[in-house]
Amino acid sequence: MKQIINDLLAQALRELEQSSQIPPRLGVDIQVTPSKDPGQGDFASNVALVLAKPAGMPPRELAAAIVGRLAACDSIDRVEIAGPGFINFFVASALSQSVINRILEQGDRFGGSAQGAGVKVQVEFVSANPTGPLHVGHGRGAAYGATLANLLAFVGYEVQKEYYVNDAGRQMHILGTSTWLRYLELCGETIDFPSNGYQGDYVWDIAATLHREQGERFRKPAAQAFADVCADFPQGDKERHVDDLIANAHGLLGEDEYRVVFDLALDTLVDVIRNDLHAFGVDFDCWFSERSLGDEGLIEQAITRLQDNGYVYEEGGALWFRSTDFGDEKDRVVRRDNGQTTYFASDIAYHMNKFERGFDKVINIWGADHHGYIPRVKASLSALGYVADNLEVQLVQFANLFENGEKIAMSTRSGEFVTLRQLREDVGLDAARFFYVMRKAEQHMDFDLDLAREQSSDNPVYYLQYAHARICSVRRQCAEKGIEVSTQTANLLRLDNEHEQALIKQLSLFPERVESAANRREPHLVVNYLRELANHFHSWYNAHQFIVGDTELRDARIALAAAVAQVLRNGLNLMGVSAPEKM
RNA sequence: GCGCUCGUAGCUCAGUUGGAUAGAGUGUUGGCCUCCGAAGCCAAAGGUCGUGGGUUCGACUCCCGCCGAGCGCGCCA
Repeated sequence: MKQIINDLLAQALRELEQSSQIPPRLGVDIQVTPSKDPGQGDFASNVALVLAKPAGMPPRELAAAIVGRLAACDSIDRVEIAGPGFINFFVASALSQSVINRILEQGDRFGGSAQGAGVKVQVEFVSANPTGPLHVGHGRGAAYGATLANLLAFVGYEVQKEYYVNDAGRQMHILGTSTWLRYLELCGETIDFPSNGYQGDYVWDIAATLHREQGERFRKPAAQAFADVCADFPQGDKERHVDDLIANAHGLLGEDEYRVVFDLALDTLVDVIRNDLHAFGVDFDCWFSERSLGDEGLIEQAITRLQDNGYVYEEGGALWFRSTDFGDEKDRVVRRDNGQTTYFASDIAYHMNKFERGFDKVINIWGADHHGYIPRVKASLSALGYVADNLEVQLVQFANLFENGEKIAMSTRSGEFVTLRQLREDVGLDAARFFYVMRKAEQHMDFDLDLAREQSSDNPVYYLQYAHARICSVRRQCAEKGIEVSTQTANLLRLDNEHEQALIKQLSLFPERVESAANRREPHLVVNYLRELANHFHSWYNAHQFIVGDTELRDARIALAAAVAQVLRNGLNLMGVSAPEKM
């Protein structure tokens, strides 16, 4: 429809140019937008305002000239000039009502498109360190990423969802050593647990599994484990304290034995995370191991490639990547003077690998605290010869958690946090998923746990679900009363009151709103849309009876309601929220 | 100090990329079930869009300064 109006306007402008009423080649994008006020028609264009100055005519006069040249069209009932010079278009009702049949025919495909056909996109999200269960802070990225992936798939992209498992770093060694120390305690050793170790109960669970399955195979005297270890906080340095403990664990157990403990902790937590996410309605296509990058020589390969391209130099015994050549604020170390490659080097290799796997577009969803990291990763891609813009980083702001009116800090280390699982069990999957994607991802968000728990019935998700349930209820009523409903005999032209007009228009907007949400990576636009749709529906429901004696009208209204239900389902489905038939 | 993300109704947030009288939810105050589900509807009240300039037919939106909030600036991951 937009396109039709656009063409009409373009044609009128060409005619004006030819008759020299306006100067040639003003070359402006014609904008056609849906109107918000029904009094302003269905669509409006501001061409006359934009062209007024270059054409040297007052906007309203120009608008009149354009309207005078508009070709007749069955789709348009009438055209009006309003305000400072807007041109408002009123769409013929027969045409707008045809959307109902289109929705009922297309079913769960309505709103989708083939915009992204043939384009491979990877969405990487969550990727939390497997050092503990996911907490509510991870929920936002999980819900956002999953919804974005659904949206992209819906508009035709070939989407792969990936979780990057940080299984190689120091944090993991702290976890492995924490597990081993708890295990020693279970063996009967007396231990002063490091303040910087992982103190959550889940570490006890893993240690217990180890003890149950392996007996005392890994037992060493506590005195040896703590031999020559730097003092812990507050007397000493808590960071060195754990590092020394890690070194002792390695030395006492030997590499192979240490690995058994380490891998048990790792595998257990990855399983926990995978299960938590699955229960949250989020499933990944690929779990990519950081450790595999080194094992398969990809890190060395990436560094060599940077070297070959001339972006690497040595200084102070370390190897540096000249990221400042690509706008980064300083150069970055890729190999330390002790010979170890940095986390950044792994990330370079990881991103290189993503593009080697053939993705046209790579979307990373990161917590806002990682924003400073973007320039160097993009720099590395440019240096490797890729198009840096094909990597897109979407930042998700933290949710501030409030409980009892106070902001609560969460720490995986101390074990003090609310898990994603607890949240879901408290408020339910639908409310939790909806809550997270309700707001724009870059917006700082306050998450009131008490409100979420105790007044979860206030969650706006129920407003949408209720609309759906009401429609299903009407259909049940018809069945109980033995009323046959047929969309074939419906006369959609009877849907002529203002509520119905508004509702039909809202339905017709769904595909473009979905596309816009996908292209802008803003799932909350779908939420806003669905709320508007539900609002129009509830107003209509309160103002009119559906089950009336006039079969032509009854069938038309029920067809419209069925179309609303279909769009609600399609929208909720994108967010991983159910559309119940009863509540 | 530099950089990123922000600042809109009492509270939580939208605002279709520069358009018409800045909108929802929640809270407050009224009204609506003899009727398909009141988890709903209708109405009222509530605003210097942080602030001061600039750009233009037109600014919540774009540019600059200032104030305030969160985050980031390591041979950590």
